[in-house]
Amino acid sequence: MLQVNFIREQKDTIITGLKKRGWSDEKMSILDQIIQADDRRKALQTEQDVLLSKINQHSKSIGDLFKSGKQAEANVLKEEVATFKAKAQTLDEDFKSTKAELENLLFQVPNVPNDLVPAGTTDEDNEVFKDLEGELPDLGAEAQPHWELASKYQLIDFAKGVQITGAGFPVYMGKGARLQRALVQFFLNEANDAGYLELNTPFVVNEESARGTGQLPDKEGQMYHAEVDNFYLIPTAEVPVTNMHRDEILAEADLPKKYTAFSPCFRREAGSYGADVKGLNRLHQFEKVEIVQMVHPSTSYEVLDKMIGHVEGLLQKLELPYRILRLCGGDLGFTSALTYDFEVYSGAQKRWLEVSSVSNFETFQSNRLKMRYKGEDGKKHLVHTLNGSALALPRIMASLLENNQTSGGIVIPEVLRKYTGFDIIN
RNA sequence: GGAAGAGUGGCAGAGCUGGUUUAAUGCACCGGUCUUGAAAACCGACGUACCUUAACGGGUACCGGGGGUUCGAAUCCCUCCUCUUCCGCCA
Repeated sequence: MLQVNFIREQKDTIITGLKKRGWSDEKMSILDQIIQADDRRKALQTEQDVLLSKINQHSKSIGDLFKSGKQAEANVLKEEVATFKAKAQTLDEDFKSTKAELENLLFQVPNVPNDLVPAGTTDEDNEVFKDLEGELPDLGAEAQPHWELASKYQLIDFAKGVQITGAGFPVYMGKGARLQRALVQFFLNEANDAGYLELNTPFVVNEESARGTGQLPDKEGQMYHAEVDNFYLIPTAEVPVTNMHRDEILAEADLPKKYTAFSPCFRREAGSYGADVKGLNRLHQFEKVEIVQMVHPSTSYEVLDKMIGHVEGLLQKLELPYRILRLCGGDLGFTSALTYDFEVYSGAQKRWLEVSSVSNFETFQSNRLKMRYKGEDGKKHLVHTLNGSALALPRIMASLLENNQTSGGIVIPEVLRKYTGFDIIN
């Protein structure tokens, strides 16, 4: 959520940024609507405060008058207060509805893209920030896609998952399950070594947390909702981790906060179909190690680079073919100011699969979360938040299985062997 | 799930038979005096959000969340949440 004052002061900057997201001039009028709503809010509050102040003064006088036995005078004031109160009541209703209207408008405005974000409307317009080094792997005509390999070596049973729950909930087994566990261990250890504090959070959150990171209200239908308790299954560990410091004022010396967390992720993925959901390509439940940072605003882009370096290191160690994209305005997430996507090449499917998304949200999340720090100037400022997948498991699995298949079996990358306890799947 | 008790400012802790509470007091933190320096002592400042003001300042709200009673609520009532203790159930 953008700050109203920011909209007031930097409207031109915001308009330039939103144009990159494909916003029409017509749509920009929402910015003026916000300012107008905020003006009304201020006027109503001023009026309301004056009235409440009068009521407070009268109440004090009434108390004094009763003590000195001047009941008649007190009763006159009481009647006057009654009229004030009636007025205050209607003012309060106006005030509340204006505030709700303002918030509703603010929820509709996405984050302002960073200058580096290329213009564009679809994923076709994303900029290849770092291309694959070397040739695309050629696995030959015999190469099998991961779902065939998974079945051949009994690593994943999609049908059993359907029986137990439904499509998109696979059962991993044997070396498939162990490989997945090994990857989680590897990712967490790497994050720990990079200075991230490991957290093990709830996988179910309350409504306030879902709202805090922006899943609500815009992505309501994408989350599984446990209605009896009004809890949401997390779509990513970003939600519980980022909410760690909701409504807090941190000391400047406490920054940066660096967290890593493993979690299952639950996504309804309504509307997905076809090749996108084949095999492990898109699931309703998958596992992921996430990295999250809350940092001083002056350092956030430097930190973003470091996070990119961390994710890149993981892919290099796993010896997977990858490239890095810088998302264009049209493909950029609602809350993000700058996002880099990591894709690994799936040698048998002959397509790129997104395995990580690393973003700087600047103050967009922290404003809604009221996550601040006290600066050396003694004033409070919003922190910048960033997060990234490091990494999401299924597509890494898919890519590993496909790219590492040989006539003798699937070769486990060197770096994982101490975690798996085996070096080949055959 | 049942019963009882409790939730107050960074922490501790009064107030809780409704009206000098603009929330006492202590500790911590910050600034100052003193000191070669530190400690101690003393003095001062010391919550959050919003409105208003050129500024100084003024105002409103907030004592777990929400609602109610009243001229007036930290204080009374309702409700929800959390914690503690006991009982029940249980990995």
